Amino acid sequence: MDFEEFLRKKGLKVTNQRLAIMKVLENSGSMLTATEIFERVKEIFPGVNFSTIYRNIELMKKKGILCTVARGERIPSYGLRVEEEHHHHFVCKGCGKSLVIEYCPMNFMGEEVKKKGFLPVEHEFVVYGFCRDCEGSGLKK
Amino acid sequence: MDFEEFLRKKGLKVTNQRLAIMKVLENSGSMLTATEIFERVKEIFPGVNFSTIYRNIELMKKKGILCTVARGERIPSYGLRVEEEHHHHFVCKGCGKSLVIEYCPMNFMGEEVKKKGFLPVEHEFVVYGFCRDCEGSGLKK
DNA sequence: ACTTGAAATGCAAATAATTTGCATTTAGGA
DNA sequence: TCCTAAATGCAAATTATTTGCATTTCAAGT
Repeated sequence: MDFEEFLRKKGLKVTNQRLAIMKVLENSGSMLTATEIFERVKEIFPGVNFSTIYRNIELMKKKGILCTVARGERIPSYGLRVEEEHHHHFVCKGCGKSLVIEYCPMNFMGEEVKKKGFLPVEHEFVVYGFCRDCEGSGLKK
Repeated sequence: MDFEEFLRKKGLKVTNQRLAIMKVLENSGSMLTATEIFERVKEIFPGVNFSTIYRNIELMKKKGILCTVARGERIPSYGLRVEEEHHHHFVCKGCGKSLVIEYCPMNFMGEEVKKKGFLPVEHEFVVYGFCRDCEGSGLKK
């Protein structure tokens, strides 16, 4: 993907720090915490400051460039939003990699939504488990 | 619900602090952050310490007494697990109340799970929006 | 009721995560 | 090239979370 063009299209200035964040997330293929992103960005761009990371994570999330996964884990993780379309994630507890889930539960909930009188605005669906590579190996705890 | 009996059944000692946590969550009907829980527990049990709250949240989560909701919000919120059965939540962006969702997407994902070779262990599904009471009122931003 | 060990708590202090104000720099349009 | 809003770095303030240890309390078995 052409990150520069992508940023411009979203109305964000192209900076090395932003490119580094996206590169880090792309290479990782996993969801990373803010701290993990910071550490890896520092390797390719030593001068970065943590506040830049935080500010950009928020911004890029708002622009739909990043997606979030959080949970009992307390600290949320972020990933590059690879697909244009709405989607959800498998997250591997072994290697941390995430796969796209195409199934979206909201498409099948009309009835219950109506019954409860609830107006859905956004939703989150994440499945944690083990990917093909990790399932066999001793990675399960 | 009889909290005392409930704690015993889970193999946890009955303490005022724990009862207070459960009472607070029951009265609220919403998902609360650790800090919110702490503040409200302090009102009915002034002596509590924050570390007691944290330790109990972890423990009660592990025992299935509490459920978690998290997200871009960074800080997770906890709620009393009212239903015995597995379930998910609607969370109202207006008043914070949460309703039980009966629909569970995992029941309908067999095919995609198989195709991707993923072994699901746990999952999270949360729908954010507005409940019947908040939908009309000016609470939407 | 009394004893006892394990579990739970409070306290204080350490650590980690997140946010903010402000001065400076920089991207990108005019 | 010039200019302005946006982005950054820095440092310091907040806020959240964890931990070790001494003390207290629960509840099981007398």
